[in-house]
Amino acid sequence: MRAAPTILHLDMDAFYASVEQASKPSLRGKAVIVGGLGPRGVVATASYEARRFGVHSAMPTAQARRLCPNGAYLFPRFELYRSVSDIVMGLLRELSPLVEPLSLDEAFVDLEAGGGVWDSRSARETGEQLRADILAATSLTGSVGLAGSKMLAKVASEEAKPDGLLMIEPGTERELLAPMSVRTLPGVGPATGEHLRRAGISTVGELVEAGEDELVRLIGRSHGVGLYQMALGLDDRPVVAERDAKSVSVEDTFDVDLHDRVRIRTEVQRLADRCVGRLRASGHSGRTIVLKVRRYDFSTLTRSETLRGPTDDPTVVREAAARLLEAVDTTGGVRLLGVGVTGLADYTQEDLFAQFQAAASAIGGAGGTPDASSGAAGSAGLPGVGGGEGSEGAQGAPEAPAADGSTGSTEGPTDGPERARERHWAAGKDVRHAVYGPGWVQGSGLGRVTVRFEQPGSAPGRVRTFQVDDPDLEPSDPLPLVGRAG
DNA sequence: TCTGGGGTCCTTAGCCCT
DNA sequence: TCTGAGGGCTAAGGACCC
Repeated sequence: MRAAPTILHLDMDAFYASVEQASKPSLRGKAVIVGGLGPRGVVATASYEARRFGVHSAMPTAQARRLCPNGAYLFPRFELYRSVSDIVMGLLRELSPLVEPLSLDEAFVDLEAGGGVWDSRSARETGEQLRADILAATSLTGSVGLAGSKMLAKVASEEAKPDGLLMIEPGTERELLAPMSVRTLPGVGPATGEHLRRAGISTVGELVEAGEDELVRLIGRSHGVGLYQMALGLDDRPVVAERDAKSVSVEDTFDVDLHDRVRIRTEVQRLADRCVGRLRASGHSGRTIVLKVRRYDFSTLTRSETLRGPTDDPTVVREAAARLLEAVDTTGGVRLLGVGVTGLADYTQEDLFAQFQAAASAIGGAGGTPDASSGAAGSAGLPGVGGGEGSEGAQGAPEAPAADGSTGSTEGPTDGPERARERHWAAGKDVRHAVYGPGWVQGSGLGRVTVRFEQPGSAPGRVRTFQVDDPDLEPSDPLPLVGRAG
């Protein structure tokens, strides 16, 4: 715990929904829900207007539609969110070299490491200036928490939401935390919360009263000790700028449970290829292959296999995943499949083999060619692996037109020629019309697509409907939320 | 009502080795 | 030779986070 509140936590308000509202003026002040739109989709973010209807993140989209039937339901556009996030993270890095991003919309900053903050007053000024800078650069609001530790800074930003700043002065934290729910503390989710509740503990104050020994008895050594420290307001975790990834995985939930074993095998192969694509894009290889299967009844099982050395070879990962699948009973149906790789390294067994070859030829002095490793290096040029990466950022949201009921996750790679000719106009997607200019898809179906013509900073625009194959209508990239002039 | 996707960390258990 | 403790590794599952 520091003497001054120099840890800053930034949390952007309803980030995905706010970005959509900023880029689509007609949605400002309206209920906007961003998430999966298929029959098994869940809400990623709901605007504050939608939250008033009881909609919140992680809620099934079907339930959200019942609570808020007039809301705007949009696919996530991760590339756009990432570009806005880059701007925000850039502003944070101007404050300090020690910035720890937690996600696209959240980060810790160690202001002390930046040198410009030494007491409560300078910390508060820095926080307020940051909020103003973010608003100017993105037109979005974020909430700031300031405290002497990460845990308290996060609690503070949560309390400050939306569009606020809260500082917890050192010495006041015990008093502040005492009446709060145990769920406020990081690491206490639904299961631990319920466990504690049954033991008669529902507030942080009661957690302190229970004492460390009792907590260890209730929830185990590691968790119990950590939670007791948090309840006392003690948290000395440093802000860490760089974190190495520990695993890479991809998974798909299917609109309808899969029963056909051949189809299940095919999906696993596809997922393995996608996983390797990600793995390579991140410059890693991995040693343990993990297959995840969620069955019709939502029970989830994982099977894993550890190789002799790390690999980024799609054939190796595909074969391992296929072997793991053979050990899984899928009768009854499968709703989700996933393939992951853990035990990451930044080299492969083939690299080591190549090094060994090079060393051997150097010792032998026979001028062995570096290409001796080409058998292994061939894995770097396999077709169909790296190529899909461009669209990878947007995956996870099956890009399907609202009307035809298909999803990218189940139909994407099997597009026939006739499907390829059909244009996909996903709700929320940016488009440009030769006559009417930039706009976005409000909906599509029955051979028609409805577009609202407006852009960031403009007044709410008008709606027009076109045939889906209108040659004047083209997909386009998102426009910046704030003009570059600023 | 019916529960995403991408991660991290912890616990438990079995096995092998010293 | 048998037994037990303890560590390292692997596998599986669960809780949690955004």
